[in-house]
Amino acid sequence: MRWTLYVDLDAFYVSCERRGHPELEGRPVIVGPDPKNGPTRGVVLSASYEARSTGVHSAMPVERAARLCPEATWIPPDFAKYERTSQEVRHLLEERFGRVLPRSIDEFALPVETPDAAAARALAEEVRAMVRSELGLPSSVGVAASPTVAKIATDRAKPGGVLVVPPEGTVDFLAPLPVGDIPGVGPKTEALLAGLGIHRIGELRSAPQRLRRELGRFGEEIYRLARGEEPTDMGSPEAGPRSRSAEHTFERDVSDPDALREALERLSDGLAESLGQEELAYRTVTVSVRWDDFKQSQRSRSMPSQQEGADPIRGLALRLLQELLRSPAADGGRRKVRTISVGVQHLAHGGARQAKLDGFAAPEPGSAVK
DNA sequence: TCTGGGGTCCTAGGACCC
DNA sequence: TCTGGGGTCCTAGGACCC
Repeated sequence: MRWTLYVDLDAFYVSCERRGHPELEGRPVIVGPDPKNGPTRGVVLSASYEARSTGVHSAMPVERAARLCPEATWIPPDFAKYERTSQEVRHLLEERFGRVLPRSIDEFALPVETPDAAAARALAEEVRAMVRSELGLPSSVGVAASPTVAKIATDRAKPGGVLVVPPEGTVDFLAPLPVGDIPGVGPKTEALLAGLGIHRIGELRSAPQRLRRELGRFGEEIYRLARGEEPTDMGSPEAGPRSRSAEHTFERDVSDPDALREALERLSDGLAESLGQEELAYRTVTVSVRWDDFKQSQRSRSMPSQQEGADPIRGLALRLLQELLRSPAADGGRRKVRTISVGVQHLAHGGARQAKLDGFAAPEPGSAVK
């Protein structure tokens, strides 16, 4: 029988920081910019379960978290450390299980074959024990026939648990859960469904036509999920990254075009640098701004061939920013910018060499097309 | 006192081609 | 001259996830 073990590392960033620091064990710990170091627009990146018990959760503004949990130990984030640790987990799981599908920095789906639910549970317990003893990281594991149901099970197994949903129990397991427990159903979709009188997953089963009309393909998918008809395959892994981006939120909203240009140039250079390290070429550049009312505008432009280095990003990004600032959305320069970002899409590996291997027209850099 | 930074996927209209 | 579909690419925006 085919199963998915869905492994989720508990309070991942906090757990990374606790490794080698036993004094942090059992204490409230928050990873994020400490508001005691000055006013900041930062948010909580990860909170230990001790901190969560006071109401703190990730994405909460840090000022509020500090008031809710004054005794917390604050640790500034170290993303390179978390990325390295995630790779350690991946390699450990690959050694034991072969195929591992990373779903995010702290989640991994393992396709396995076992004769029955009891054997699947034993495997899940083995994973938890192994990740704990080898790497010092706590985790939770959900087990089901399909990856989506396994993920939902994992959320209910947290922290530090295992939950097995056998195929014949899938529909009854899902039915009483709120629709918001479905991955991909956020506040907007939840509100839309509430408007249809649908609050629990089981209620999705009675409304296939309305779901199709209101939510399109996604509506069909959650209808089938509610009926326990989720496909068991996990799609094609390893397609490579689709985009890279860098953004900056100003401490105070700005409208000065020079300040925006300066920030955009800095972001472009940083982005180009990391693309260079990954040996990624790009063909499309996107600039986006989040205005002071949190609404967003963006402009993007594709180039006729793959590009590398900072100059094409800088040049195009500054032009796109110009267009944004002249667009009606900018309100004649009166609307202030909260966040500015630059991104690239249509990525290719190996840079210029790969662009030629692809067989597309690869004109010399600078040759004008269009 | 709101709300970071890095991503993915979907939709929809228009251009353009057959 | 008018009227069609189908397919793909480009661009803008939106929802969602960790």
